[in-house]
Amino acid sequence: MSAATETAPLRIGEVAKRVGVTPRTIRYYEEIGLLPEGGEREAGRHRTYSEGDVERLRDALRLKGLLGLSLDELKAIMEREEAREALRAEFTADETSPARRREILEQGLALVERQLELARGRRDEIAELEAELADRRRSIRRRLNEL
Amino acid sequence: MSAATETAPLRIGEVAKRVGVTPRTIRYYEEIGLLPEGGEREAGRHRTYSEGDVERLRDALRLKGLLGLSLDELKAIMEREEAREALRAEFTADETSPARRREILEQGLALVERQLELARGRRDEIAELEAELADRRRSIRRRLNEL
DNA sequence: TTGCTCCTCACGTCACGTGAGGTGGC
DNA sequence: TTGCTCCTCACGTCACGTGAGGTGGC
Repeated sequence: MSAATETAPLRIGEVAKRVGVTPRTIRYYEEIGLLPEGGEREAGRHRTYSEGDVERLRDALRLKGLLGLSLDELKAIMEREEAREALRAEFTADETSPARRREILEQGLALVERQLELARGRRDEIAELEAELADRRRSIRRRLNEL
Repeated sequence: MSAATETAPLRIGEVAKRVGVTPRTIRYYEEIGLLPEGGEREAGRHRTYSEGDVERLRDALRLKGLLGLSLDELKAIMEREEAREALRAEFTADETSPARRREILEQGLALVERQLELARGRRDEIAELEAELADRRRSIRRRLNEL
């Protein structure tokens, strides 16, 4: 991605291992447009990935797994993240006005807040499940003590 | 189930609506043995369910959704829950010895504790995700203030 | 009797898994 | 050159969705 963090390119198997899926999953995500095609790759040639790609994929898989998102929902979030990434370049450009900078930051803020809402909702549901399970446990323990 | 809580039997569409799935899902669960077949039903006849069935299904779907279980994993848990249900009958029988009662309760305790472990693990993961999102939010807010 | 819901196939879909047969790079 | 990983089809599977055509019960 950025020239400063340039590292050796990774192959699909290594990426898959690092994020905990199979190569097939990564190819499928590319197929449905969830992951970019990496641009210039002649037919039959190996796909290559950066460390940044690994991190983005890991984050995406975590959102999917923890929040129970479909690939379509995940795709929507990823697209907004990518748009935000593009805006970062504009943000750092010298000629960008403070008003525009504020706008960019506020869009990023809205994105993060939507994700936070989803995470909180999920955590609340799990906390409720946990409370009910804890109740069951207490009830069983009480009956054990009464024996 | 128990004669004391006997209520009007429900049809599959009503059950589906109450637990938030389609009738097809319920039929599929029956097909793969996740739900009991209800016993005596002549070919082409309507399936019927009790309020207890609804509650058990709702609990199962919640475990599946919140903990991210496959139907195979869910089936394993359901089977243990059913076994526990059977033991409840033995538990309340007068001739059951205290030692046996203790055994039954301890099995129930183990089951609940396994589920609690799963729930806690999930909640920890979500809490971590939330913390990272909160960090991102704080960073964006700081930059907004610096404008 | 009229609607509405139910029934059983059975094919479609989503998100991959799993080979089959072949090519690429340390 | 030898392995190992990669490639592209392409069919299989899991967990249902979605009709098609027909029967059941308030």
